[in-house]
Amino acid sequence: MVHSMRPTSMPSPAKPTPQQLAHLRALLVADMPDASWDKGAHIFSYRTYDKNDYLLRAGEICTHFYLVLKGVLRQFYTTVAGREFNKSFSIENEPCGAFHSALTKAPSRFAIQALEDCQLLCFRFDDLNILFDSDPHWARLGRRAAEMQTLANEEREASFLLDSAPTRYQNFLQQYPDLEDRISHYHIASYLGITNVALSRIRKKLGRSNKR
Amino acid sequence: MVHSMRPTSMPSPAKPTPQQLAHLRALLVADMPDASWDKGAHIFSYRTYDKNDYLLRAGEICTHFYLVLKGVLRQFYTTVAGREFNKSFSIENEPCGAFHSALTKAPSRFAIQALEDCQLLCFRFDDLNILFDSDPHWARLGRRAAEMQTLANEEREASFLLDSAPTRYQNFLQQYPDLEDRISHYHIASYLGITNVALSRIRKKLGRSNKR
DNA sequence: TTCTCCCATTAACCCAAGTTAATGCCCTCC
DNA sequence: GGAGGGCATTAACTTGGGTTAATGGGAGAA
Repeated sequence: MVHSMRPTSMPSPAKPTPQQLAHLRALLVADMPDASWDKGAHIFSYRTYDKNDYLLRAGEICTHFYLVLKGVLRQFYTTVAGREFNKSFSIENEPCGAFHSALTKAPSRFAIQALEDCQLLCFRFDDLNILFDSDPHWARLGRRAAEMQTLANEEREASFLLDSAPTRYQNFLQQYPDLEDRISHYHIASYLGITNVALSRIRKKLGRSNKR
Repeated sequence: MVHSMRPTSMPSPAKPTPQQLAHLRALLVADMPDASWDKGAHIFSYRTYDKNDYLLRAGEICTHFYLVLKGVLRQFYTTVAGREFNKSFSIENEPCGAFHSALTKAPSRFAIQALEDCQLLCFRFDDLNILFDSDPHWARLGRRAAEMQTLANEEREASFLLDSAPTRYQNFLQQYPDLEDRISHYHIASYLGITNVALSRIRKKLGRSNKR
């Protein structure tokens, strides 16, 4: 859990390959004109992080956003008592960052950590904002991203209100079909808002035990 | 709970008074130039709703947004089993609407209902979008509103993950100091994700019973 | 006034999940 | 091969909240 106090950022900034950029573009928007795309493509860099590395610690202000090319990350809160609660995961082709912290320049309430060795596309949030202000195609992309974020937050909020722990677990399995085999189960339990013991009991009832 | 099948919208659209508009402007932005403000002021209308009226039913597409001048509203989900879960409340000077539904033109998963007789400022979401596209001051206001929405969602999500039911209740009391005396307690319980019985037990432990 | 409805409280019982702790598997590193 | 650490499982016990139902107070209507 501790893994020493490595600095939050540092390893391996590099120019992304053309393949990586093409992948990014296909992901983001099918319909962006070349002229608009070229305006923005230069702000992305390529980075790697080792398993257990921190991309952001709680209390820091988030300045960079990421797109996951390979690997898994978690965003998590830590209570005063030292318990950790996973807010969300980011897997391949998903964005990752402390949205609210970046927008308001306020300290982030949660940390971001790699759960596997990761390959990421990285960009400064300020650069992105400049892009948003300078080109309506990028502005539309930004708004769409914010909408997706809002939708995801509402889904999760509703899920806590409406669904039982076993249901939330099954929703998780649907949303991230292969993640259960890639990360420790206590991270999943923490995401569901229950203990690893409770998760184990639920898995037993659902006949999913001993799959490891 | 039923109160007959009154149409979702209808009563009392009217021009807002100058006082109402001045109030709105002071609330929204201190620093908007007159020219920008004048561009938008005409899209607001004034409406009233009676207690228990619906502003929006689950499954409908949200086309209007509101600002509460007087009264209380709730936004709530209904499960297949018929149980209701309050997603949020809107009191004086707070906005109200199904953000995601309006943005994506998708049916709303939750309904909106007046819990007291209400006075509202009302505007069509499309008109607002035109305003956002036509003036950077209004665009900034729109983005700020979206940020507030995201922040509120994250707060609530974190609260379900991190806090116990008694803590969530106390957070509620802090956030809405007088609401406990204005609405039925089972609405509060539903907002906290517990039953009215559990809320009553919590209130007893905290010494807040028999205050009614 | 009295009746009635609404709703908060309380009790009794049940179940799901938390807590603590023991067990044992698997993996990695000597 | 052996040792140790990390982690999922399981058990035993506790606790908090759900469920059902009874009670009673307050407010409005007849």
